[in-house]
Amino acid sequence: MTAASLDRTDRRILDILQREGRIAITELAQRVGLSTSPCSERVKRLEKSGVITGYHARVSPEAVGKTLLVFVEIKLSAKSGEVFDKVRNELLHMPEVLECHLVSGDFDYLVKARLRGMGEYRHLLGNILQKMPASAAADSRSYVVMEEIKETLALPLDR
Amino acid sequence: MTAASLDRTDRRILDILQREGRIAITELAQRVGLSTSPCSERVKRLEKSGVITGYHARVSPEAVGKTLLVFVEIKLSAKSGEVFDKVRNELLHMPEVLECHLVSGDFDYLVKARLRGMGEYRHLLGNILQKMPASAAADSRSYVVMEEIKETLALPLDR
DNA sequence: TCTGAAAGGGTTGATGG
DNA sequence: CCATCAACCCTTTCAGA
Repeated sequence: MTAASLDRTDRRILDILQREGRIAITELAQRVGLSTSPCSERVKRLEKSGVITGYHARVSPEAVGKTLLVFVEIKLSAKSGEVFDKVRNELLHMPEVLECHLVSGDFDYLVKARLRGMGEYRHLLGNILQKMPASAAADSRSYVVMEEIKETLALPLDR
Repeated sequence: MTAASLDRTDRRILDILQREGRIAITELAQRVGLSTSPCSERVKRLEKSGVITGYHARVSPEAVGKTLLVFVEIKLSAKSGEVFDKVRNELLHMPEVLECHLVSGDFDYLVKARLRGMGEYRHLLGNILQKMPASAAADSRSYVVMEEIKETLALPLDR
């Protein structure tokens, strides 16, 4: 699960699949200089060993009306494990929340959400702040994205 | 490009492809209650109209040694268009930088990077801060992710 | 671990409802 | 806008090296 010794060919396969997730195995095989059988087996091995965790179509946020991208920093005042778990579970089940990370530093959670507009934003903040234990009244700070310079999942693979 | 009037079936297709990007069209067709031809045509239409912007394998960061996830807030002191463009271009071409957004608020750029460890982190910060115009000496603040609660690209599609 | 060939299944496009 | 069907292509498996 954590370092299955990837050779040069594996890394080339991953590099291509990260950018062209629906490429045919035959074409992938040609590009990496293999015939289809071993290429197919390598892909299957990468999937089963957890190196490849899934394949995903990427949908244009604008095309489905999610024109607002915001990051929200959340700071909890009561820092019991119970409070953290409750907040974590709330965020985990909000579909507009695309990312949520527990960070070290000045605050606790960093949340990334794509929203339809300010109405959804108010709703999100309300949900986050109100569904928490009363004793854990949280502080939050939001950053609205004005321009997306880059957004990818593709990890560099040092050929 | 910006709202091609997606019907219920289109949204179901998108919902599935966001989570299973390599599903066979025949199976996708069954799940949404179509035969394969119209399903295939819908997918192709969604691709060509820019609703689906690509397909991507997701690679486990741990499996390729990228165990450190950091967010960096960057604040520029000189805010000319030239400075913004230069910084944007630097960040755009750093492969460890997975996301970069221009935000409104207390700082200017929010950067997300996956790194091999503290060595790469120092290298990244050095690159960011030193490759900028001398007049634009930037301020930065970093947040190390201790736990990833959630990370997805899948947009909710309000069936 | 690879190649090559063969069988099974998926994809695509023409035709018709 | 949808189903059917046939031709083609892809995938997978297996024998052999």
